[in-house]
Amino acid sequence: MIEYPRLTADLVVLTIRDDRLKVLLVVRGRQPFKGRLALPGGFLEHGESLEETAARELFEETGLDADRLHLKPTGIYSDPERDPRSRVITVSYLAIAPNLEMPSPGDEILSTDWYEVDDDLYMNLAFDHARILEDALEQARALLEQTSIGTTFCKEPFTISELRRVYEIIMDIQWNQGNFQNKVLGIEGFLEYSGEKGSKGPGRPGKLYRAGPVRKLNGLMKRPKTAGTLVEG
Amino acid sequence: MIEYPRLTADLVVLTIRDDRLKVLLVVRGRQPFKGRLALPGGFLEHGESLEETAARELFEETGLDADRLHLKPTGIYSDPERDPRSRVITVSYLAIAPNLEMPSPGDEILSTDWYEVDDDLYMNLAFDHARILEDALEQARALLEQTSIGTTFCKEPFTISELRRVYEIIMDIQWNQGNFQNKVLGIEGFLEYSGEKGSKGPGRPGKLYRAGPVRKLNGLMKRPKTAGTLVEG
DNA sequence: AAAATAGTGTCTATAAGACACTATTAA
DNA sequence: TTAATAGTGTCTTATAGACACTATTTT
Repeated sequence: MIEYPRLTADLVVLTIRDDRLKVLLVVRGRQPFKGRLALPGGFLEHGESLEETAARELFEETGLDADRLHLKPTGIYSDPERDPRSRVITVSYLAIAPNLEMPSPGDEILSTDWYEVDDDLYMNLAFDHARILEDALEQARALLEQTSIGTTFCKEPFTISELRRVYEIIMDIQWNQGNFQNKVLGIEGFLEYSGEKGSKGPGRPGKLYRAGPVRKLNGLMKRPKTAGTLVEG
Repeated sequence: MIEYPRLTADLVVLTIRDDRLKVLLVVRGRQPFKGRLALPGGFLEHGESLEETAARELFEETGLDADRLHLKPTGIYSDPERDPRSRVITVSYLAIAPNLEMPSPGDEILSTDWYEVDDDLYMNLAFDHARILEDALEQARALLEQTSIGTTFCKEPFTISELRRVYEIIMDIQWNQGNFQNKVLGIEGFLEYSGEKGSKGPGRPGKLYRAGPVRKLNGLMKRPKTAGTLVEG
């Protein structure tokens, strides 16, 4: 009798809330790892592609609609010992969202929320989800420099300062305001002016932009070599 | 009765032979797609990780030893219809090799060889292997600019001109000889001088180098913006 | 000697980054 | 009117790339 491995899809959904990079997690309501934090995800069902599995599980476990997100496969984890029950192979998907509503827990889930990514969090994740999260974050940081993925953290339309804040938080550095502005406006097709202005605080309101058609940034938006550390707050 | 998908690992093994980018393929000896070209690969067996599957299948089908290669997972293909027999999900691995010996076909394989990558080849591949190959090639080209993967195409020790030829063939452009030399020698930890010189043709023999410890090139080695087209031959 | 490739350096155009100054809003 | 942020431009420095010249080998 051959032991067929079962397949799951897990999601690393990132967003920025309260000026911090956060990841969507659930508290498991079932064994194994009952009561522990985990990435949302679950088993492949008949006739589904794995991306469909990911979208379905996201909705079932957290109530979030994957149609608004772009799912990008980031890794596969096939260590025979990674699940204590039986052989389970998982595929991880990365998704990035603007600051969304609070998720609501589905069946078999005790709670779900956005969690700040820090060392403490890594210690508390079920299965090998710390490893999966770490790999996905590394990819997200690489994509930030190479693609226009940064704009997907912002609710459209957004100001250049909101976009700059995204880069500052994820790269953990401080960008020069004027240079950042010149830089992104100099990349043709990166941003599209919406024709409006907007303000979410004191000071002169900035022009509001949408993401342009360009996806590959070809290494523009790399972190400045002489980057200062991010000033907290 | 739930239909469990079965899992395979497929390999995209690239090399440069006869001044051309080539990929390792097999001619299938079994249905489906008997007599057709395909990527080497096969089913996961009990207790294996998928990377172990890839290494084992590579050896069984082509006689090549994966210990000398670095396998990098590049994609997952889970379309329910991708295999005409039954549900099969495959994970693709990219490996890059210096010009190796000829492979020798294993059981269930009619023949195996290195094939030049061109449009004609894509038309003749079994399953969705054209898509898998295409994705892997795109990744390999990206890795060439961002990492030191280019050196793995060269048998150590190698001259800078041999390395330049790799970049020229894969990027399909011509590099200025002097500038390329200055550039790679200027990247600390990229190349290590072996202390020797070598010649494989007329002209002054070049110094022989090995790959240095640096893996991430952080966007150095990008194609020159003003690149001329590669002169054939 | 001629042909071929390796190695080195210089010059120029471009881009990255520091920084200052002006503009426009809220308080 | 002051504080805060947006927008623009200038200057400096670093880097990319063109190109030329020297060096070392085979034929």
